[in-house]
Amino acid sequence: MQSEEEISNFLKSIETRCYKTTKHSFLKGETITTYLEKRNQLCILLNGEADLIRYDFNGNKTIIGQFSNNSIFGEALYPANTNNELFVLAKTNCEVLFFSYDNLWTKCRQNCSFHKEFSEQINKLIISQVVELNTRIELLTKKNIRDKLLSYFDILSSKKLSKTISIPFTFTDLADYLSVDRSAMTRELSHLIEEGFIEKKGKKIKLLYN
Amino acid sequence: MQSEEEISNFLKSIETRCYKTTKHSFLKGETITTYLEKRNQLCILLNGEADLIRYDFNGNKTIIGQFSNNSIFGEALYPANTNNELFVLAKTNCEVLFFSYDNLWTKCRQNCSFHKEFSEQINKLIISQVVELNTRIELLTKKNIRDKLLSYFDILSSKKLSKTISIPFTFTDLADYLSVDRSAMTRELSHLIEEGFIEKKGKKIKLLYN
DNA sequence: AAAAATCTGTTGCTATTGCAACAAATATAT
DNA sequence: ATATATTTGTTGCAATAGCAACAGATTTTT
Repeated sequence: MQSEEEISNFLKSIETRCYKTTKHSFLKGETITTYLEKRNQLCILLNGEADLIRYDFNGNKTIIGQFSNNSIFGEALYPANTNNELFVLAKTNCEVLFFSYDNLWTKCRQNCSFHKEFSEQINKLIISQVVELNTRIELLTKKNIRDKLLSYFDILSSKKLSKTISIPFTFTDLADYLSVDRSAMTRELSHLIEEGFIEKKGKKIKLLYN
Repeated sequence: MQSEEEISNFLKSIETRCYKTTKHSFLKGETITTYLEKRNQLCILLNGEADLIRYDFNGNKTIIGQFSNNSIFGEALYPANTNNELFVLAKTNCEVLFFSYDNLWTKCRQNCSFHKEFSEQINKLIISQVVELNTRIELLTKKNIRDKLLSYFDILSSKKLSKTISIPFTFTDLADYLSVDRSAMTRELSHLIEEGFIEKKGKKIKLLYN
């Protein structure tokens, strides 16, 4: 498997070819896409950060997905959903590659190597997306906030091979990611500190258990 | 896109080819695989039902995934995880196709059409797995049991295009799927009935709201 | 550099949920 | 057909988490 960076570079080099991809830039705060009647759309975030936002019937806003470099998203990867409106909002300035899900499976007329490689890269991205989603489900299925936090820390810790980790987003976003109330999460963090499980300085957290 | 059934038939027709897939049968209750040091393994459930089970450090058992026809699973789709043990257990008799993640990307020497088709089919399965996972995340991120249930019913209802739906597994399993306590979920179901939102007879549920 | 916006930590109150335990109903195995 | 295992419904109690509101810290914008 190639490195994250090689995939990045490959994707950024894509212009309009047999695949009919298009690149678009978005400013912070703009809507990248909505999940509504675009069943064939796939998108790759080339750089920047974006959130998948749900507004439910009560008007409550929830961040149900967070995208960063090389994240793949789009309505094609979502259940057809009647009752919620889903938006992808640019959290920072973003560059996004758009293409059609159908195009992935139609044979290239020229049978070009570009076509083949693009298709392989997309598949790898999709698989890493699956890993991401499974990671999140692991966390979401923990029964309480404490276990969600500790499991999350463990994942970061084993990725970094270190007991000192750094939360890659704000605590507000972390609460959304774990789908818990922010203040309840902060309370639980305080308890973990009191009880000697962790030390915390800003976004740096040191795990004191083994 | 081909029908579910065509994909099924294609997969069942696979013997040992350039891809080196192997087929295995399992009896109800047997362990299909463990997620431990098999980072390259991918599996497709050809028929039967299986659960992905997590035992955490406290020995608590949680069903974190439920697989049925054409579900794709395997450690390759999971985060490398130190603290939990994951098992896939056959809930009924099962037939499972095993192959290696690596093989998906290595070029076929014979450049055979079988190779190409297999690879495409796998990708489609993976994409439908992504849709499944996103569906579950939609549900898991709802803040309370009531919303989880109603959203779940809505999804079934819009799939079936009917206000009368049938829960495809036991209520015990549904509670696991939504990651809530079973008795608390039953209580909430009773409230929904009392308040006139739904009618319920066994696994048949009729939605009384619009 | 000042102003505005966002994020963080805290706390009281309350609703929701999990847990435990049990009986009745179903489903499965012998 | 009978025995065994599993699923379902119910309830009291306790723990947990959500909500609301606010002040201080930090970051971003102008």
